[in-house]
Amino acid sequence: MDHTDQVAQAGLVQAVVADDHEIVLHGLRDLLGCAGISVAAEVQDGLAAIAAIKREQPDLALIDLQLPLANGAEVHAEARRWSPQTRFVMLTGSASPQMLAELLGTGLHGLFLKSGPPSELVEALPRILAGVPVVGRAVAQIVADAESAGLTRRELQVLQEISSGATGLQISQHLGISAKTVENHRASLMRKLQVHSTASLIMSAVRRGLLSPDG
Amino acid sequence: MDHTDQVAQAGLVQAVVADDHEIVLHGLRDLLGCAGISVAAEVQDGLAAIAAIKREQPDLALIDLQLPLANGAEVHAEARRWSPQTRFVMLTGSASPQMLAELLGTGLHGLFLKSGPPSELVEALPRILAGVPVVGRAVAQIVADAESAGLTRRELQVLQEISSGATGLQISQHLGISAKTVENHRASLMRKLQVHSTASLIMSAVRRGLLSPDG
DNA sequence: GGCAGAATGGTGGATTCACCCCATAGGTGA
DNA sequence: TCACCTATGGGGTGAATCCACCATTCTGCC
Repeated sequence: MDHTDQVAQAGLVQAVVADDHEIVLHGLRDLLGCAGISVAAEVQDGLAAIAAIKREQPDLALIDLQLPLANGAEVHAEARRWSPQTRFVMLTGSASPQMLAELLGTGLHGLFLKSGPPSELVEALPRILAGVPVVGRAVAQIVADAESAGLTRRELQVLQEISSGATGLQISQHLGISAKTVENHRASLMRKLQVHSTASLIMSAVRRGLLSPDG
Repeated sequence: MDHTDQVAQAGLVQAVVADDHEIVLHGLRDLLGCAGISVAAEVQDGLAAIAAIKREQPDLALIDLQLPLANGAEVHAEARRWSPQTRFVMLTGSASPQMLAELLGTGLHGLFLKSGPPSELVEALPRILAGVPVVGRAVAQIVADAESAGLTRRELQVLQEISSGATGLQISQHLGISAKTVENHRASLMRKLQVHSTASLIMSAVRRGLLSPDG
């Protein structure tokens, strides 16, 4: 009998919730209440989240990716070392597919978009508490779309650099490669996204969610 | 003694809340509860919102801008004709400054960003119910920023053309002006948005809502 | 082992962009 | 009237881009 079964028997699943928007915090508490989960702590920044998880040793940590002081990924990386039995579920408003793909590789137990239906999270919680990682439908869709474009890691890096306003030469210095290689990656991006100008490249990438308009 | 004073005396301020995300809906109900306002109806699409407001004749309507079937602006325009005493407060996740500016011209009683602190809305509610229009700090900031960018009609046209992938020569043909004039408009855009490359120009414009990613 | 693709690097050339200077005409408001 | 801004047009220069071809190295996969 593992830890999850024990708490299920006790009828008391404890959670720590972290989000910088009070309104979401209240909504999540409500949501967890419906799922029979009590909230041990509500915090509004990353450092407080780490402290709360370390202190409460909760069964579940529901963490917004965009947090002040320390973001959700940092909270996860740090707090899991102090509370290894905690299931970590990340929420995010909008993130790039790179970011989502990276998060999926960090051993999270759940990853959901805030814009998705709350029922998705509620329904997934039992499985998550049982130790089965669950990825939200929208998240899976975004990652799949990005992969369907078929961009490589290097191409996505170059795309990011271009969007920040760097020239081919500057990008080559940042990435430690030849300016010509950057040009080749740029050409690949243009071919794969079927565009013929930098402006169209950026617009297309934003539309496909390959670039996030907000930072 | 006006209508607002009457309901305040009765101690019963009724509200209709419209948002397509359940989680926000619950949060808003909680928030209104704290302000002593009871929720007469919760709806998740624009048409239901119009019907609910027409039926309930509430003192307050709290409406998300992004709603299925009919958006918040349409709900406001239609429902105010059937319930003229209702104070309309619009919430929006993120909108372009143009959109915000337009909304401000439609006679709303309140306009707030969801990302802002909930306390801002709570504190503004008494004034709004008293008939004083209140604009959220973040909204005012965005509109001010956009106006400070100060783009002219022609510059916005050129910006649109650039984002569609047209070259300077092509734009000049579309607009019936010289290629050199297009270059000058482009230079003005760069100067006003404080960028030095096409990629940054597009990203900055999307961030400021001057270009819509879904066009 | 062989093969596809990623990542690297190259030549060369045509086009476009970014930025500097300049000017004229029309409207708007102090 | 005068100052200011918009919109229009231009010259010239150097950097950056777009594109078409090419080659090497390394990795993952059947």
